[in-house]
Amino acid sequence: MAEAMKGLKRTHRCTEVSKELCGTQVTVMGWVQKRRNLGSLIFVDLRDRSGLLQIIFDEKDIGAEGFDKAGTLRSEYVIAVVGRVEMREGAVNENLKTGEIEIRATQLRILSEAETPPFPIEENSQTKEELRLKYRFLDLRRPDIQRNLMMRSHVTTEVRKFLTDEGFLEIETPVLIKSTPEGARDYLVPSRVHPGHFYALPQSPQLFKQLLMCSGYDRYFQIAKCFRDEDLRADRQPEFTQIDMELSFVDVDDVIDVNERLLARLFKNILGVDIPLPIQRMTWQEAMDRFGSDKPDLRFGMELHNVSEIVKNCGFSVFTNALEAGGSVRGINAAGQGSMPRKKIDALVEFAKGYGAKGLAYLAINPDGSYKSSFAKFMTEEELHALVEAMAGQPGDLLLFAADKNKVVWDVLGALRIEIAKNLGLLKKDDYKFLWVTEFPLLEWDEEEKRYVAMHHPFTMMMEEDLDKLDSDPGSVRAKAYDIVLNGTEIGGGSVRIFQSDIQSKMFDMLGFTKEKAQEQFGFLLNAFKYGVPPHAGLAFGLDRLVMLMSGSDSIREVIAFPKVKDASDLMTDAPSLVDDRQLEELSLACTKQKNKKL
RNA sequence: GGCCCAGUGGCUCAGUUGGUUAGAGCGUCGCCCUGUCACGGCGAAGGUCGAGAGUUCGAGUCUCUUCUGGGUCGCCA
Repeated sequence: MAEAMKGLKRTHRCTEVSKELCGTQVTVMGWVQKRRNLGSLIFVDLRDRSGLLQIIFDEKDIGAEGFDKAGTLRSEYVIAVVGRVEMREGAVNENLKTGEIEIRATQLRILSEAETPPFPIEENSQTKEELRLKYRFLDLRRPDIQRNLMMRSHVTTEVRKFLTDEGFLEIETPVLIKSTPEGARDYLVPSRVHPGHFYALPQSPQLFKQLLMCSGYDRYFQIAKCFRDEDLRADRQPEFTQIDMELSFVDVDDVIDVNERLLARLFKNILGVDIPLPIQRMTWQEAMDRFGSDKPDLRFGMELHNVSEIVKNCGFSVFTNALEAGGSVRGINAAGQGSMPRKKIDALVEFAKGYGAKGLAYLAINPDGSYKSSFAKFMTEEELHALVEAMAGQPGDLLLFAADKNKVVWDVLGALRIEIAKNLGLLKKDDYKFLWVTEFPLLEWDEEEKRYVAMHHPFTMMMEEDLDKLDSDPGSVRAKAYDIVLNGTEIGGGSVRIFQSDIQSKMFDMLGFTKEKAQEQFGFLLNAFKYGVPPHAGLAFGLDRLVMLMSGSDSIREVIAFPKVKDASDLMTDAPSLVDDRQLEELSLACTKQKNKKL
């Protein structure tokens, strides 16, 4: 029977009780983690978000009635205990922060009974995620998730302190906004008052923060919920949180400076890790050439080598055909992996095919210096030697080559290098390697739509020195865009924005917007630009990804209280769900009711 | 939309070339136990093997379909 808390006030969280309090009376409240009943002595581990504390129930102290009550305690009961803090008579538990002490109970109240939970409430849960997410309210009791969410709170607190100190203002922007079909799919919200009209949920506060700059707010930030109706991944949820900011009268270096100091502060104050500043920078071109990725993992080497020149006249048609088609031949050296069994190499070939490669050429250098290769018979000894030399191949190494269009070669080798490093255990979670990737291409050719699309977004400023190439060679124009990368994960990105109306119009032009369409979709921004706009730039961090990496989690679901699963549904609430016909009617939506997905 | 992995008591798993009544550990329940902390001892309950169809004398095991969850490619301005 549940009892009231009346008259009792919690004096400490479990691990706030220390041996300095010995002899004093405390009142603690929490969940029963574990009960050990020895007959006429009962031990209970009491849990709250601070940790565990042992309670001892002895009839001498608590009386017969209280002792009987203690005998009914089960896991996850919520109890209040009044008792004396004592040093333990028995052995010290070195695994507990409170392992030297215990509470000798003089009063017990059962505030709530509990059914046996469907899975153990414990650290490093082995339970299937499906079940954990269905009972997320229980999963959230587990210490590792609690630590993650506490760290997340700590991060946002530090962010607010730091940015406030730096003169930023926290300003909220709307969640019901105008849909802009460029980019990711919008979540749409029907309007009751305007039949057939829809709001969109923001993919980011982009336009509003630019308008705030127009309005003179100078330095803005927001811990902003963002929504994208795209497929999920381990590091992607349909709703996620950005640390979003925008600054006026700044250029690339100013944004980078304040943000790397922010990162250094977060890692110092929260993890005790020193990040040497300034953080390394690399252009997009260099990142692609050296790592085959615009978010290189710098915790290990295995860089790409372009061997197109070496093999351009060789007899291996796979190589030469790729070059004639305008592509390249590049390789990575998996040092020391020359004895990799054929089966594993085949697995790597299959892996490469998943990234669009038609195949993967390999050359293993035997310890005696001889070669074992998938393409040796197509090349002369001299050609092979030259290739190995270009790859800095040593006896015992494994060389892997991809030949295709540049994009495919980069994708394949970039992914392969991570895969091999993963297999070799080269990726240490507490090794933090930051990198700024700069000078992204402004535009990207979209094969399907047969037009250029913005790589970042249509408000990104191009580098001044490339302005004249905008007409002649749009694909080569570099943007004043930058990403911050940590251990191969993009944790943030931003750009200097266009603030001149003529350049913005030109940009819309490039992207295939008619004047009317640009006006219809972004008229308010173009309009604002007419009335005096400061040069401005900004950046947004993915808070979930940042905390995921800081906490050593494998998925952002581990740092989000109530995440969604792969098909964007919520296993606990069963959202999304069907709604009443009446609701649909009110919204002027047709009732195309489908069979309930759960039936 | 494609590819890959997993699904067996509450939880985590084992289950041989298809072959009697599907096992284990933990948990749960009952009794005993004064220094436990992975408490211990004795005993007990608990299973449509994700679902459906097929092959077979016989299916947890083989085939097909499907559901659920995970990873990934496409997608994510």
